[in-house]
Amino acid sequence: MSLQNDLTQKVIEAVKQLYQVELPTVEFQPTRKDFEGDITVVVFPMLRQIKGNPVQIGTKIGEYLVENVDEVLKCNVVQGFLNIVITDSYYLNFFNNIFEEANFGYVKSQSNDAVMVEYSSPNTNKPLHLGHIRNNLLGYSVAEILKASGKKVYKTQIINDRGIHICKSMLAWQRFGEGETPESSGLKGDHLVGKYYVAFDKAYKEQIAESVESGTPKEKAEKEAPILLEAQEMLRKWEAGDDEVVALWKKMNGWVYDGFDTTYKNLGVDFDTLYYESDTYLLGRDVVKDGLERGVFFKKEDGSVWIDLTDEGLDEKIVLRSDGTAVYMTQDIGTAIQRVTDYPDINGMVYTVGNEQDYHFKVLFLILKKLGYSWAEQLYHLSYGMVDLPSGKMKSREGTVVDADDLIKNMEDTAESISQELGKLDGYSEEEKKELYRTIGLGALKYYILKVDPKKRILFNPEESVDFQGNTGPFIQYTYARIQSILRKADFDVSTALDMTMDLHEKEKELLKQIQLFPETVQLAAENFSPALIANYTYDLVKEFNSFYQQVSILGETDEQKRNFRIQLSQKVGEVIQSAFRLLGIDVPERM
RNA sequence: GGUCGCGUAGCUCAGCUGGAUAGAGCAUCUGCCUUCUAAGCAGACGGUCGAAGGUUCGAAUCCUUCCGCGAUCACCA
Repeated sequence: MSLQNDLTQKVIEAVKQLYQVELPTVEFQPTRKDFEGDITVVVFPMLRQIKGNPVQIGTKIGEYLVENVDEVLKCNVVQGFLNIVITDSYYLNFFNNIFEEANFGYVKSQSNDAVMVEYSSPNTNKPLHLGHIRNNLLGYSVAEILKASGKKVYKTQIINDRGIHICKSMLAWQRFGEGETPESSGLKGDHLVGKYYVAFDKAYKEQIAESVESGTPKEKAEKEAPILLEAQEMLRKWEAGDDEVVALWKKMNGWVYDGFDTTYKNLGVDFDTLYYESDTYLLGRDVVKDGLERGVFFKKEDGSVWIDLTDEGLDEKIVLRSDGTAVYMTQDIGTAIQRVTDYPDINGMVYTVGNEQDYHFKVLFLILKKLGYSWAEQLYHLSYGMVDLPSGKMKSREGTVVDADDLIKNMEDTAESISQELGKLDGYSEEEKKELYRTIGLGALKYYILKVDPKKRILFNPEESVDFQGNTGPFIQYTYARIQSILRKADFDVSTALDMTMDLHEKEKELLKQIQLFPETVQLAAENFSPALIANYTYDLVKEFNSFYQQVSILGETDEQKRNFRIQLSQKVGEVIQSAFRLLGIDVPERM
């Protein structure tokens, strides 16, 4: 039982004895640094039930606690705040209990329900960019956090491999490519395909300009550019299963997948299962037809099918075209149902998709609820803000994107130059160094993105790039490396039993308090789908450790009991850093 | 125009299920490396928490209105 629960009971007991009043709850908060104490009871809310002076009430409760609760050493009251000092032995006991625990803070999977987390979900006509990085990091991290909180998780993505956009790349490649392949060009497959997507756009714009020149209205020129018509024709052929088109489509998509795999590997994200839009785009129509019979949807005169959400404050939304074909929404309905069919233990899904689709997901979830699926109550749109550049929005067609591969490379290079400047890597092989630069560079990038609230827009300035000092990934990694250095040097037996009567240094106590918060932080992060909570927690822990490291000697401590305890404490802090960073998908280095 | 989100120090962000004098980092300035890694520590400077009302013993936090920024409101995905 946690200390807070324990104290809650005791405070309720105290008030009952002293005032004959049964409190429903007790409000706690951590004691502010400028006052003496470890945990604080806020007395004010009690005034609704107990009449009197808050200072007096607080004092009396405090006296009761000191007398009746072993863990309470002493109390003081400031205004309406009852500050409680907890005994050192309580913290030592806590540490003793968790020291051997392997995955402290993680909860072993206990429920049969699974959650499917979707993220990435790119188009196959261009390489991944910074926006995808945010998406991938968020989705991956939330999946890891959910796992750590005791849920079973399937990671997935839906690959948008179909549609006019891929036909554009295909057409441009046919037209201008002269048989170029990733092998012949040395280009990563996704970049090669992206190159032709841009080439298409260029040709398309030229044709429009030409035709406008000769007097065609702009709108007409845009619709009737020959190259666009050809792309549309190609899509029709694809849908009809034309052998040649399908073969080309398979070839070029294959290039893209190889490229994506490399990027995912570099980013350190993975998937348990994949869905392809070419397989799912026909799904959902039967569900809509069924829902139409049950009156969930209605049909308009032209044959199109809609849902009326005006009661929910939304509009009418189309779910089936008049020609009976599926729209985006239809697909998503079908895909969701398909997933539950494929993985019957799913009871909940998380969709990691940008906030420009807030409305879409609101509608999707409502439709699924109206269709009566029990799991529809457990759907969450992990919505995040766009990543913008100082020059404005990223547009891949115009080449104003921060390419994912370039950015990762960039971060590694920065890590390399900083490391070389500091020159602490004597004895590391070239390979080890390279690995380390990767760890640090990626750590900086991932932390930079994950520490901010997903809802907020990120303005990314490539010129200023990402910090390596202060509240950053490398700062935390550095602390971890320092701890490992201590552990390497402590080559004697530190496994002596803890002396429970030891006096704790203030910094040791603060560290223990911070460690104690880890499990609840993981739970909170899972409930809120928020990697930022993990990042901020880790930062606080690390700051606390560095302060401790600076003020007290660890290996130099002459009292063997204390020295060993400090080494064990450092080890545990290292473990928690590693566990926390694993939830963010960030590696920790042994040296740096 | 309707709907949703955001607005906290010069910059980047915490805090937002109401609690004590609003916290960090960067930048600027001051100290600390013959002692466990200075990617560090200690400190200084810096705030009408977008504005105005309201609820409350108490509001950055909840409610209302307004302002600014963004997104969205397709038989596109």
